[in-house]
Amino acid sequence: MVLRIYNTLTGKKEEFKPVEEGKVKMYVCGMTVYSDAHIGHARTYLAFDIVRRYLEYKGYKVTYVQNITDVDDKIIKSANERNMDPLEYSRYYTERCLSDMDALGIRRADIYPKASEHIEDMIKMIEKIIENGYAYVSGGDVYFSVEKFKDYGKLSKQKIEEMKAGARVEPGEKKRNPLDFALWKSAKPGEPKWQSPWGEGRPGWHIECSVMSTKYLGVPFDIHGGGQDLIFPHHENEIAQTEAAYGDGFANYWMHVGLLKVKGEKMSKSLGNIIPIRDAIKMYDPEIIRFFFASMHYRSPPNFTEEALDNARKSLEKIYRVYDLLRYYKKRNIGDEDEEVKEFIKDLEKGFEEAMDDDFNTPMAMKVIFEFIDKINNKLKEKPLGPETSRAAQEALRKVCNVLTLLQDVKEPDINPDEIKSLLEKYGLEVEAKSAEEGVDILLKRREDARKEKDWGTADSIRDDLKKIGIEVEDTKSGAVWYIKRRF
RNA sequence: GGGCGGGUAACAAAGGGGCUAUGUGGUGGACUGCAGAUCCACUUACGUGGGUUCGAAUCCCACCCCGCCCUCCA
Repeated sequence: MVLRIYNTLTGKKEEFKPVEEGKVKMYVCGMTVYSDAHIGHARTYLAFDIVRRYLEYKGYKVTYVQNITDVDDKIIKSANERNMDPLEYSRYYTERCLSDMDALGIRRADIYPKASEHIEDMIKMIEKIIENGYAYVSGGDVYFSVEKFKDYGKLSKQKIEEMKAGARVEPGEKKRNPLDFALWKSAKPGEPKWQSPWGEGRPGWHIECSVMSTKYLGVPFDIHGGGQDLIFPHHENEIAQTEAAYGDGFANYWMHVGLLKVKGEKMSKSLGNIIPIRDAIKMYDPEIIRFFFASMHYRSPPNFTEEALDNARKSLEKIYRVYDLLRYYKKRNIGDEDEEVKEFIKDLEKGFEEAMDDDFNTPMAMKVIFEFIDKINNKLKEKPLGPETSRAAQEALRKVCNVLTLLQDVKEPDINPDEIKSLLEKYGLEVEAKSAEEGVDILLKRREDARKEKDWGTADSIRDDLKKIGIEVEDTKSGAVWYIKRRF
């Protein structure tokens, strides 16, 4: 099956053809590290984590590069306010931001190049752009001459003439044209600076991505992504610079993620509604947050609300229940193998791939997953499933959920053996249980006996006691089954 | 003002000329000793007005709203 990706450059879904067969090279604009990572960052990087996982699912060898902007006005300002060295300051936040992403369960990119470590490469590229006639030196600064680049505006679908109206020249800038942007800025006191052919200074923002993407991925590479807010001017400028240096063809597919809203509003400093990842994961389990993002199409702007996250939790519990019940049947050999479930699994995989092949349609993929769960539940309503069938169904469910960053590293949930032991004692069961699991089975057997004798008091008490320690008991046609309820 | 993307049931959210989206909630039913869970059914879907068509939520035109970008942003 063919993967189709919506390309911002053409405004269409296009068949994906990698530059190099079997390999995908992707670059996503990373964070400016001057404060903690927030859930807006999480939304974007989770979306690309899913993109990367699905490409791997399809068998591609993916190289994923995400830059770290550690030379920047905001960093310098924040660092100076705290009397810190800007580079030291950004190193601190780099670590913090990356570990926040780890905590959220977003996989790390393969390479995290830092702007500060690629100044030489940037100088070389700027020289090349000047050589090719697209940039000029002006009093220690270097500017890109937008008018020289005829394709300027092709990504954001804007015309140069119309952009001019709104553009302004800041006082102190030495631009020839208001739309021109800085490739190199001369040093001001108190700023980090590097030696260049144009004097001491530091690079402009856009040049780092042109340099680091092409350095690690070559020209052209496959996917270039970021938040929708980066389309203009950042990505537009990247295209201008890179094509000015290397000619046509930079990145083949441009993907942009819809920006997160909080309670219906744009998340911004001025509104004071920025939610750092650190705070978010105190309120919600990381997997709930991941489910929330995965259940939305990547190009849509999700609305982060309590209700939406609550909803995500309930839906996720539904998935886990089936997953854990299948685990129960897998280990017990009390049911029959079932041919029809094999069909369900095929439908799941087929439906999932069709959904994801259509521009990573994760909500559609969710639908397919819930249909599978429905079918399994219907099956389980009729009869227990055999170990092999259960294993296959569980594995299939895990595999597709993994692509959506769900059910990753699912640990077999633990039960406290001491708690089980004291329950066994409570109900006068002298048997030595080999394991906590066996202990629960013995307790349920005791409950079955009580039910046969219509001793509802004991039966319900056992069920309640088990629930207190997180074990859900479900009565089915063929007896009681149990699973450990995941806590989110 | 220019550009881009939207308006889908109680809420969230896909789809996109004829075919149940799905999830959550609500109502009713099934199952159960009971509860939960689960299953089934229902819960006045497609912003407004025109047009094209045998047929429009889907295509076209106009209009009304909403969001984002045009300054730093993931």
